Amino acid sequence: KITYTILIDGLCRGSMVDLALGLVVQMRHVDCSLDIITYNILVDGLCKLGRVEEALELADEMTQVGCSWDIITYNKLIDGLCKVGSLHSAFRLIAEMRHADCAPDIISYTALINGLCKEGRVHEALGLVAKMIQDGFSPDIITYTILIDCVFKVSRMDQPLGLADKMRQDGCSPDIIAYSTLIDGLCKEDRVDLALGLAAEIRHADCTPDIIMYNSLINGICMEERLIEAFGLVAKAIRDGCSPDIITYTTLMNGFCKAGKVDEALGLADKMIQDGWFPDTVTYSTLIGGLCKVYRVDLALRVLSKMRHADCSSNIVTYNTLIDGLVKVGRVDSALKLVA
RNA sequence: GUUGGGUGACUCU
Repeated sequence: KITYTILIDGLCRGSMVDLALGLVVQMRHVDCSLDIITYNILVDGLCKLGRVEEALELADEMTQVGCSWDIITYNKLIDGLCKVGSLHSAFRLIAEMRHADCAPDIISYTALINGLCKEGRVHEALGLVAKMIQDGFSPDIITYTILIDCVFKVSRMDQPLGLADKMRQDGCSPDIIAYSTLIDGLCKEDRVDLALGLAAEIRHADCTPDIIMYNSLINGICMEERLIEAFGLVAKAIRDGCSPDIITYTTLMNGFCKAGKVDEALGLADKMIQDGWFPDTVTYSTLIGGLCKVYRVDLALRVLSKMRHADCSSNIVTYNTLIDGLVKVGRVDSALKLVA
């Protein structure tokens, strides 16, 4: 049973939930019943893919077979519901927990606080933090990071730096995620140099920089069109043991595109492929946008078909970008063809 | 053996 569970967990982590569900069928054939851990893993896997309805069905099945939900089941469903925007149902589950003798813990609260924050409902989020404290749970580094991220995204002021100080006073020393959140927020407020200063500080704070932190800095510096410095940061990241990833490449391409230097962006796309990366939907859309920006819509259309040949799916943004570009050069007919 | 936080593309801001 544990072997199956470990396999199922591995499949779920690799977003292969359907294969995992196949294993469940197999388990049933060999008369191996699912236990709560297996159920929780499957619920988690489904939620991660946004398939919350199916997760809820599975959770119902649990109840039917006499396997009652534990706090992990509840927390996972609460988080999953929040992530698809069903905060109402998530709050209902919290209420249900109290009746089911399974009191919400810091993870339950934090999942909801995150949900509220992601919808921009800062005041309600802060209210829930207060409630959580009343309930005996002090905000931890994760709670603080969520709030810092949220306050940056909503108000774009100095408040997040104050929150960071408060976090330290509370005995939470910032980790790499907290630092990156601050760094990203500062970059998006056009305070890249302050962000760079903070990044220099993390070595003294016992944190190991990662590629996400560098990607934020690279994006910030690209948005200021400091492209040479952006490459300096890539070199620095590599020296720090952080390998550039698909987001690093796309961020740099976007920097070139925004600066109207789409040929350099296309060159980077080639380099990226040479380095063994597959451009994804965002990468292709970035290039299409860059081409449209300089009115090279025919090449943009060719990138779209290239994307299809590479088995890379397009999405609404890809189309919006192209349609916008086509309309701007007066090719409304081609734009309409895309819609049809 | 299972649960909460940070990075890239369009439009608006």
